[in-house]
Amino acid sequence: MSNPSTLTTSLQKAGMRVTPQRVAICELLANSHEHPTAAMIYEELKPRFSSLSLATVYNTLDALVTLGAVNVLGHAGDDTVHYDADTEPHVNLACISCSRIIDIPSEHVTHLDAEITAASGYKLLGARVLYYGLCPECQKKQIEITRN
Amino acid sequence: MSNPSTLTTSLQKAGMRVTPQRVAICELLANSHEHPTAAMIYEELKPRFSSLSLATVYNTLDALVTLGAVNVLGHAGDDTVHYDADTEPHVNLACISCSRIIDIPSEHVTHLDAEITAASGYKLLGARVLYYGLCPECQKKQIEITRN
DNA sequence: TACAAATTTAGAATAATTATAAATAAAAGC
DNA sequence: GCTTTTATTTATAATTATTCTAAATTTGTA
Ligand SMILES: [Mn+2]
Ligand SMILES: [Mn+2]
Ligand SMILES: [Zn+2]
Ligand SMILES: [Zn+2]
Repeated sequence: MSNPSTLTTSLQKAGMRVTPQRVAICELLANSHEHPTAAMIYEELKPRFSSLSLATVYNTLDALVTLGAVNVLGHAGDDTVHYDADTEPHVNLACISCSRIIDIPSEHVTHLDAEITAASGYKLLGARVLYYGLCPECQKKQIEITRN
Repeated sequence: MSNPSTLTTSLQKAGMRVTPQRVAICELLANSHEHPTAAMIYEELKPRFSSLSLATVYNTLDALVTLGAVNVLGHAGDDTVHYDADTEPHVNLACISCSRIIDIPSEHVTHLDAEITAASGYKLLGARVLYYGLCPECQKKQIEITRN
């Protein structure tokens, strides 16, 4: 639920064309809270772009990540990389059982960027603040399985 | 540079045998600051265990991660997963060009665990606090390349 | 020593991601 | 508008990190 035009304009500024496929990918990323994978984006857009290629999805995601407009969160129990178009500092929380990722607001993370830049001299491109564990529902399932 | 026996005892407590291969993997993880990948561990131990299998390395790492004794940081510019045996709260900082990961101490991250647990009801297993960008050396190289 | 369970190993299989080259679309020049 | 150039998309093949499998080995127990 960030701004779609933030993503498309960052592509534009980088000298890339704003094609219908790229716009669709950016909109989906910006309007989603589910931290989607390339495959999820592909499946969601297939109905609208019948000839869409997975390569296009991967290429667009790579471009957005390189530009710092999208963060790469990595795996979440599955073996596929999840992306986050919300680059405002926050904590991501993944359930390694159902592979869902939710957002947790936190005052503490807002300070990290400046702190890290000052301490390291690195040029920061992105943040990956992802805690992982078991969501309440999956905890129940685990207990039920253990009972048998 | 955490305690090797923390890792081996956590395997033991889980009812797993403490084999020479597992001890070696735990020691390497605990004594390293370089956030190694499975392949790096395998290569380092090959001289000592000539018949070591990559599967053993992956299995041991998976066990340690499931037990919460090791954190999975994910990719760092390469396409291989990096691990961190230091589960004390801290910021990891990766250079996506040379794929090295360093540690940054931070008071702020120490609060996150409690905050997240309280806010979510999740059972936390691990933390993945990894910022990524370009280290000072790789920034120089980038500029040199851009000049040509 | 003998037995059972766990582990390691080598190699095959899987599947996410990347590379390639042809087809298409967009921009630029005239 | 037409032609030329350049960027992008697409379909498909290739790559490769990781997982699976089944046989061999080790370990713990008695
Ligand atoms: Mn998020
Ligand atoms: Mn670390
Ligand atoms: Zn869950
Ligand atoms: Zn570097």
